[in-house]
Amino acid sequence: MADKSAHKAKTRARILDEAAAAIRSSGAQGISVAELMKRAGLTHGGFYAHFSSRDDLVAHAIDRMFQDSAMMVARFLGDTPDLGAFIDYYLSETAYRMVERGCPLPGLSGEAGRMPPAARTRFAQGVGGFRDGIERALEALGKADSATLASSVMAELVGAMTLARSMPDDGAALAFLDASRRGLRERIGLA
Amino acid sequence: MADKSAHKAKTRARILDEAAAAIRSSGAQGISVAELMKRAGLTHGGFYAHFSSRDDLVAHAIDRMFQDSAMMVARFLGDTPDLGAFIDYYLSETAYRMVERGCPLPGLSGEAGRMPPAARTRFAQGVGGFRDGIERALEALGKADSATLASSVMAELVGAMTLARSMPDDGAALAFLDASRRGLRERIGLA
DNA sequence: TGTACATCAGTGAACGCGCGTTCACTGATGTAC
DNA sequence: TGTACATCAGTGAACGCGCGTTCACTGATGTAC
Repeated sequence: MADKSAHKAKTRARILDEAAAAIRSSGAQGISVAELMKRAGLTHGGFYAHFSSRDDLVAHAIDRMFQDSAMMVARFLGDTPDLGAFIDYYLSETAYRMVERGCPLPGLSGEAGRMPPAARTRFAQGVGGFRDGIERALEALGKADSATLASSVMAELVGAMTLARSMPDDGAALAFLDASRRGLRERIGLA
Repeated sequence: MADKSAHKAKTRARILDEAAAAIRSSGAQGISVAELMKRAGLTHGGFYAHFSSRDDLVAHAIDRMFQDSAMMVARFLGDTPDLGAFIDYYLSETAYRMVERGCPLPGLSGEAGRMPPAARTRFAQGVGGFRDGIERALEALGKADSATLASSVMAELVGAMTLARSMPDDGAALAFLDASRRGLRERIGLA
């Protein structure tokens, strides 16, 4: 019994991981139940043993993405925050190419407003956590009005990666990321 | 003959306008040919007298959006550029609410990378035009390295509106926009 | 000017297809005695 | 320990539906004489 339910939980986690990856690269509208189950090595009929509907899956997958995202934020902005390193990493070529496993904000913010309510709420929580991490790092640097500055910094980070990924030319995209990397470091006083 | 083809051109323009509005608020994947034709007051079968395929329509609709966008940019950043007014307008509550007629970048940048090639190319041209407008305004202000700064400013403008529109709470969204408005004005020296 | 014909924008039924979801079933695994 | 039974994760065929696209047709409009 214990083995069986542990097995089921592992399968569910595998489906969620695949969904999180697929949604990050194709959008929440861009994945189908059948395709997703195939990626997880299963047939589509079994899907409803794990989730009550496609919308239910999307909401949980958003959660999953922000768990990964929160770990990334914590790694750079945890107990001894290093905002400069965070900015460099967030806007790096590595992050630019890591669409399937990277931060969900650049790919999904634009369609968040059209997501089912449950997914949208979880999305907002994820955005809040991200912003808070930056705010704490700015406080540690002794910045005045760190709440306002954190929003502004977050807007540029997400906007830069979103626009970079929209560009058909990698060179232009990387130059664009570098412009924001330098702009951010300079205005925070990390240049 | 002349009357007939003028009528056809007007109908095509009406379809494109409806498509541009629908795509801005629902995404390029979020509209159907039948629904769009209904919005334009026609039946779906007539669609193929105007466009060769759905992808063809999307590419032309993207074009249309950026024509509107370029007019907005020109209004603020044309012969006598006023970057402060442009920033205030771009991040205003009016712009926040004007999803169907506003700038296509916040809603569509995230999915631009998944668009059909023709649409993606036109998207990139639109992004370039937007960036150039900001760069010219920064040059007029006598800013050094205006090309880099223009990219950075654009990233924050688009990122701020994208994230604001993702938020379920209007108050939080407007506060977020205001944070970037102030952040941008300050770092350009327009405070 | 009046009539007969040609054009073609738009109609609406039909197509094949993939979608989300349902359901009867299978067969491996855990439990009871 | 061995056997008979219960459970249930996963299978795969089937459903109704909306999609993009096609096509034979209509009827208003422009052209020719």
